[in-house]
Amino acid sequence: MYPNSQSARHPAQTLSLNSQYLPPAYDFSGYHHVPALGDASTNAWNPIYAPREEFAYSFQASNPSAGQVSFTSAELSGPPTAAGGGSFTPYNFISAQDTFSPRRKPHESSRPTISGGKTRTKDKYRVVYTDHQRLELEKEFQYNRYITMRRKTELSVTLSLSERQVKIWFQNRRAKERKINRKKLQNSQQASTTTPTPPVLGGLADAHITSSPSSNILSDTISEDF
DNA sequence: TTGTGTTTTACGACCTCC
DNA sequence: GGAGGTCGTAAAACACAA
Repeated sequence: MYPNSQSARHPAQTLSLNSQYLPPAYDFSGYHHVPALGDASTNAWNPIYAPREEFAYSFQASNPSAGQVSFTSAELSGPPTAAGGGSFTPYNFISAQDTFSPRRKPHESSRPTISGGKTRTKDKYRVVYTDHQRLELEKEFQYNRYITMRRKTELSVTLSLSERQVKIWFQNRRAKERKINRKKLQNSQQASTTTPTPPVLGGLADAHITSSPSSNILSDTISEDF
């Protein structure tokens, strides 16, 4: 929708966060990934996205030759042990092709009807994305919280998803991030109220947190890991 | 095994922007 | 008016304790 630039509407983008943003150690905690078997070495990072190698940050391909990519997780590692943010526990996420058989498989049986009067346009209520699909989406998310139309089209093709699915995945992903940030903020506020520390909130970029809905994007994005 | 809590897709309602 | 944003929610998929 923004053929010229993606910055038309989102402050997070107008502030050039993409170039400054250091991705938080992103978790795949929900994926419950079972180590891939076999050909992980051949699919480390999907070479389709050559430009991704120009990321301002890295995904810490800890062992690219082995097809392992190390994501770090603030969530998995628990609360930071120090004000400096603590050490993250690396999470070895092994990328996979579609042949990879994750623990969580898309169910085969269709559930065409939804109870409660709700209507679903799909034959299935929802599908489960493969680890490969999620990995690539996550990579793109780390690169840019807001996907461009072009990238959306590219991803939809390469991941065999519809553009709508890609769009909604990003919406859900941002929602997840906001949720995490709220949790972090709550924790930090609780900690600040229970300890005799000065009212100045440290750790998270609380200064960026405002009650304005229009600033959520900005605050969420910035406060993620500062 | 089962109950429960969490995460992941998907959608509708509503809003903003062009 | 259309596209895409957030927010809230439904329900499947999943993890895990009892």
